[in-house]
Amino acid sequence: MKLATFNINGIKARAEALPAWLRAAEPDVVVLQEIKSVDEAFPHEIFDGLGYSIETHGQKGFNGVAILSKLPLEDVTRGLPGDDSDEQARWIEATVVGKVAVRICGLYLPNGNPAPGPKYDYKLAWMARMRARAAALLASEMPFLMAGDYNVIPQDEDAAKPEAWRGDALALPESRAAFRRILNLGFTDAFRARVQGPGHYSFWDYQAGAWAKNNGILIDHLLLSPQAADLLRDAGIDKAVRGGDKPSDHVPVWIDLDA
DNA sequence: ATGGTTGCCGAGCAA
Repeated sequence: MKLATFNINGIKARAEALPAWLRAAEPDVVVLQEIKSVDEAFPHEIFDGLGYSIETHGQKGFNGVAILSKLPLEDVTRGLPGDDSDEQARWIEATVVGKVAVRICGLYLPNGNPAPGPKYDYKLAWMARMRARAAALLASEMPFLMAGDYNVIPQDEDAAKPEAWRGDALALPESRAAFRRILNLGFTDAFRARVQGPGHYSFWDYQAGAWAKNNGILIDHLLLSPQAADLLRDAGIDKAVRGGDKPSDHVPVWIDLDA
């Protein structure tokens, strides 16, 4: 089972680039972030003939997540548990039934800038809620994974210019610690289990020629439960997508699971 | 470099 995460930065703006990538990469399951659309306006027709069933959790204007799957999706849930007053669409879950059943969590973690401030407080509170949800799923012992835009640069080598991110919500020590607290429950960072060292990025800003200068950061991650990590065969980043026509500022990060 | 660019939607926010 090939599974990918892709922050597309607007589903309508990616009506050509996203299907083109799906045809080339042929993932079985994709979690999307920043669809920036309400569910009723999601353009299902751009996926016609590609064989995906689609589950969305959108909102007007920004945020929004979705799951595409060539395999049956079961038990879809929307929203991150732990705060009924949270109206931001950043979390979706579904069970994908292949050789084995795998629970998929697609997430768009809050950016948190400017820090300090209320947006940073929301980010850290959201990460605490995510840790609680992760712990609850671990207790089930079902293979599962949490994939998406974490808006966290886990370590300095995950940025081309770490000094430029020193005071940013994506790299602050509290953000990194919160990410590690989740990881340390027993997850495997799938990409880093397969590929080590600097120079591997999933995001290049539209501004200041970041892509041309390869001034990127690695913020899109797939965390695998112990039972899912046992199934990991390969992982990679589709970097070339960033150089295509009308690209997102993120590229897909993918894994191959024996599932 | 307190700039720069893109996407939402049709002004200004979010990233």
